[in-house]
Amino acid sequence: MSKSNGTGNGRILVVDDEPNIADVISIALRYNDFEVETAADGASALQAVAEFRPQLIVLDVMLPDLDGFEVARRLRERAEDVPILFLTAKDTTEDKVRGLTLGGDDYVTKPFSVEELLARIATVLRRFGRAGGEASVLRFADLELDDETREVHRDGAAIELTDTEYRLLRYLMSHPRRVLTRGQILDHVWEYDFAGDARVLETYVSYLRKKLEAHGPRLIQTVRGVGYALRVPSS
Amino acid sequence: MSKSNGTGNGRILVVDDEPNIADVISIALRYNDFEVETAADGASALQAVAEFRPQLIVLDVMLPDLDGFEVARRLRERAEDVPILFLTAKDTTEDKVRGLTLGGDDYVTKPFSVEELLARIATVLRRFGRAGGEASVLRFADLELDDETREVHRDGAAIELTDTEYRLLRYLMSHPRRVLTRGQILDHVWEYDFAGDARVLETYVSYLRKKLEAHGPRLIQTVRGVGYALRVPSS
DNA sequence: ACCGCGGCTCAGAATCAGCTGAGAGACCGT
DNA sequence: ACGGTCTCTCAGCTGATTCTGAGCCGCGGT
Repeated sequence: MSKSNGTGNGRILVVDDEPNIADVISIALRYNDFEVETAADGASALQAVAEFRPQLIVLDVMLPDLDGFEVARRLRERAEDVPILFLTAKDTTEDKVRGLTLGGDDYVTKPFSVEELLARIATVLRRFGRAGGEASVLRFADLELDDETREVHRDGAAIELTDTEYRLLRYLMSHPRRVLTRGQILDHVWEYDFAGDARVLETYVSYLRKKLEAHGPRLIQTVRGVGYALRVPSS
Repeated sequence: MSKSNGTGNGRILVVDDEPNIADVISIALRYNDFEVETAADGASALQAVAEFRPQLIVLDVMLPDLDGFEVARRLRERAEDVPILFLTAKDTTEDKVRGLTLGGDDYVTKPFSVEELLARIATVLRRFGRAGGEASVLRFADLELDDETREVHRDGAAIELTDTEYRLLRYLMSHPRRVLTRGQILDHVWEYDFAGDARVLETYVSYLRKKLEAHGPRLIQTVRGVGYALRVPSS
């Protein structure tokens, strides 16, 4: 999941005309062992698909030349069946977005959180049986989190989580035992433009603990002055 | 980590306009076998990156010309993906700094302790798989300290340490057998502007000993009139 | 063996980080 | 529009951590 040795997890093309966003995404993806290329408009996206042959495209629907849907249409015309994860503004009309999920494609609304993006990418890749589509279940101790069904179990018992709780737990579970700083957690679990009070994190840790500890000992350990870590209590 | 044999550990560019700070950092880094260059403002930093090709940049966000974030932005624009460790004042609003940990970049707030800085540098380099990114585990006798999980074990047993205890032990373990003077220890483990009673050190040595000696013989030896050393008791 | 300095340890004060409950406001589906 | 759910803010509380101080101990030199 994190060892970087050349070839990596798969090739992903990121298409967005806002450099900041394209950066955030490529950095996060590279860090997760994908090979990444970027394009800033529809025309170069089409060209990059031909040359780079990505296994997935992250495609902003809002581009300076062609819009994302048009890019997708032209790809399909050429019988390119590479899956697409669309990035849409929150106010994109529903009917434009609907239909995307029919083809196995999917979409994420801006602003998104990195965890959400990664989870969606994994889902799409899995659906298409491509490289990078690893097993959908994360496990730690007696905890189990299934990305496909979004179900969480502890010690056999189902646990209902809200969206944010789920993303937080998923991030922790994808880095078991490692101490994650508040900054890292906020960056990955909250939307990339979140600028509020960093103390939300504590609130959500508290929520998660309450739900998880109904079925066993504390697994989310606080590391004072640093952050949190998933650990089986040593004593 | 400390043997000096010419080539060194990697190249680091230190950018800070306060000469004292830049000095403290460069000296510490050189002592740890890094090749170091310094720059005092954003413009010369950008130039130094091009010429010196550092593997990491320690970058104060408060610079006389461009601020650190701007320097970073321009580097990314040029597709320079050298990792950056930002130095920020304590009152820098969190949200300006966040987003950094996405790219594997990180930040340390002033005033920091040298040990903390070194630990962060090691983490970032490890994350980028560059030279200097050694294993995250320090070992001495039956002691084991893992920087990534922040776990300390002696003879298999987990040991809970507070922040200061951890930094102190880490410093001792990164210079095994060597006698470290009180001055050196205070300079490395406490924040560089620490002005309190130097006897805190004794208190913390005492705390550490108590925790470590629950699982084996004394490893932190007193060298009267000088300081302390990590040694396996000869007798 | 004794003395004095340096070091050790303990107890307590002050500070600080993190936990949690309550509640406002946004958002969703009906 | 309504009720429920979710997210985020706020503030008081609690317990941990850091540092100080004082008294005791013991090493090492004479």
